[in-house]
Amino acid sequence: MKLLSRQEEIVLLSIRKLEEDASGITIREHISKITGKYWSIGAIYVPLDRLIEKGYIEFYFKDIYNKKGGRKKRFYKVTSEGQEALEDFLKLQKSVWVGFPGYAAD
Amino acid sequence: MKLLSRQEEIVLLSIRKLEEDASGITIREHISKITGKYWSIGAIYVPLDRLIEKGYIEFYFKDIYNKKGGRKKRFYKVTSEGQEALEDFLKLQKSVWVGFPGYAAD
DNA sequence: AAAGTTATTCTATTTTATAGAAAAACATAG
DNA sequence: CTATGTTTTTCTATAAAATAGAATAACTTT
Repeated sequence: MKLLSRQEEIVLLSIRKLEEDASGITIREHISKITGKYWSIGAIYVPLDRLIEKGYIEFYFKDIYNKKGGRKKRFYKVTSEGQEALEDFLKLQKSVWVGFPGYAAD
Repeated sequence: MKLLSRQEEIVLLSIRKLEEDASGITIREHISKITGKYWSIGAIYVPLDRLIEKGYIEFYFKDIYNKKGGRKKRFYKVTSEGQEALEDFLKLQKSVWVGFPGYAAD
């Protein structure tokens, strides 16, 4: 069974949750929000690059740019390989966490 | 919120699950079993040492030794700090995984 | 005391995480 | 159309964690 690193897990799931709005910036904001801590730029983009290399995510551009100028924003989405990796990983998670009070997954 | 590394998470939960039988050897066997892959000796003992340093686990010896000779076996248990770390971590896990099909935790 | 057995410690290497400066890419003012 | 400001990403460096297995320690039995 292939296991995801911590950041791969968090970033993958954040992209999934953000849906059409998953860009480097929003991913970073989202992760900061749910973890309640500061995340550097590199702490987001380095795992993003690795996830692309692994084929778990890909990016695309939108026609509607931001109005104030600035570099074109990348939007990320989870590939079918990435989705499969998450599903596989969830199985492992369940076998690791089963029996822990408050963890309810069947 | 403090987050656990992948190995810290897996090792902590393995110790918890193995209860009175959690030694370096059995932890390694257990992790191999649930992950279905090979784990080196170092892949177990290095995180174990780190968890001790962090105060998340501690070890003790048993009066009944193994009969065939060999070094005294350490038995590990999760401390209250370790338990708390797991509980905190579960909260994060939930906020990260909520909405993913098959992940049911409330 | 020597030999055999079992478990842990230690050291080295690879991979992942983290940080933020630098660079790129775009819009608009002059 | 060049300069300037803005936004986002790339790049590079360092720290931390993961992984591997040889070496060592600690114990039993011959």
